Amino acid sequence: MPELPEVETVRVALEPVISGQTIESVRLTRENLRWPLPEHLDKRLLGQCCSVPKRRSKYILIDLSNEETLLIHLGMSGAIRLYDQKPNFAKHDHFSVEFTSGQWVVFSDPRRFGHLDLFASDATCKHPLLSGLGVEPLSDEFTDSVLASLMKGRTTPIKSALLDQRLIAGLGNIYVSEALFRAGISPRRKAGTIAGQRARRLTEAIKVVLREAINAGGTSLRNHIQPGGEIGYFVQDLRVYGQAGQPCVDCGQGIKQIIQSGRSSFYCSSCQR
DNA sequence: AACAAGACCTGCATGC
DNA sequence: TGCATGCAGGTCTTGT
Repeated sequence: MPELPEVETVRVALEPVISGQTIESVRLTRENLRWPLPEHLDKRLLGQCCSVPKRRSKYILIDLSNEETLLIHLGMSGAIRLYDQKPNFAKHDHFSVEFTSGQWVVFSDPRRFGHLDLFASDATCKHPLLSGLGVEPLSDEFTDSVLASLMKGRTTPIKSALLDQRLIAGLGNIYVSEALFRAGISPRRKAGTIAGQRARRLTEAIKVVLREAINAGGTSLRNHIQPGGEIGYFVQDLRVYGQAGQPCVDCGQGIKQIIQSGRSSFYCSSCQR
């Protein structure tokens, strides 16, 4: 499911529910998701007070009162749902937390590509899943000159480079296609040719697409719903993703679908060069 | 070093 | 209706 806007939507929804709240009970129905879960995860969370949830790339980070940090990654199919009382649990509700307020936070993930981890808070920046991540695309550090220098010399297609989390952290398959369309850049273009005006257009397009998607509550295709049950309305604003064969909104020519690095890319070969 | 492919999983749409 | 196939929002690991 989730790229940066969907994860940010989840973080925002969690904030009022868990910030300053104490964990009353934990329901854990598996010992592993993508990888084995931390030992005694459930017991270690009991009685902990949660701080304001943070986001790094597609990871949600929650600092706890015992100086440990809970990391949540939603993988492809993960979702978080909120309830005002104990819910009826479904098949893939692997991890649920009850707060002393009576509210429940439920993590479900049919494909189990997601992950949970718990580690000392002061080791967060050294965590193997976090330490190699690239620049946050919505931060002030992400500028056109930074983008150009990240791409310089790379022969891989720009589509593949934008998906590389070591370069820019948080983009996924939907928003890469959407940003490249808005920037008028072909997903097949060599990454190393992104500089100057193209870098300016692409940097701006990435920021605009991500911000618009966050404001719309993300994109709902299959699994993603906002934690309160609402869908993400950015699905209505997709201009190329999933639109193969449909007319381009700018020129009317059919949107093309190609496979790059094993993943679908959608683009208009007339508007994107 | 850089890049592509394979692997991990389940669910769903499609076609026979 | 049942079954096989292919595809899906991610990313670590392996192979070229």
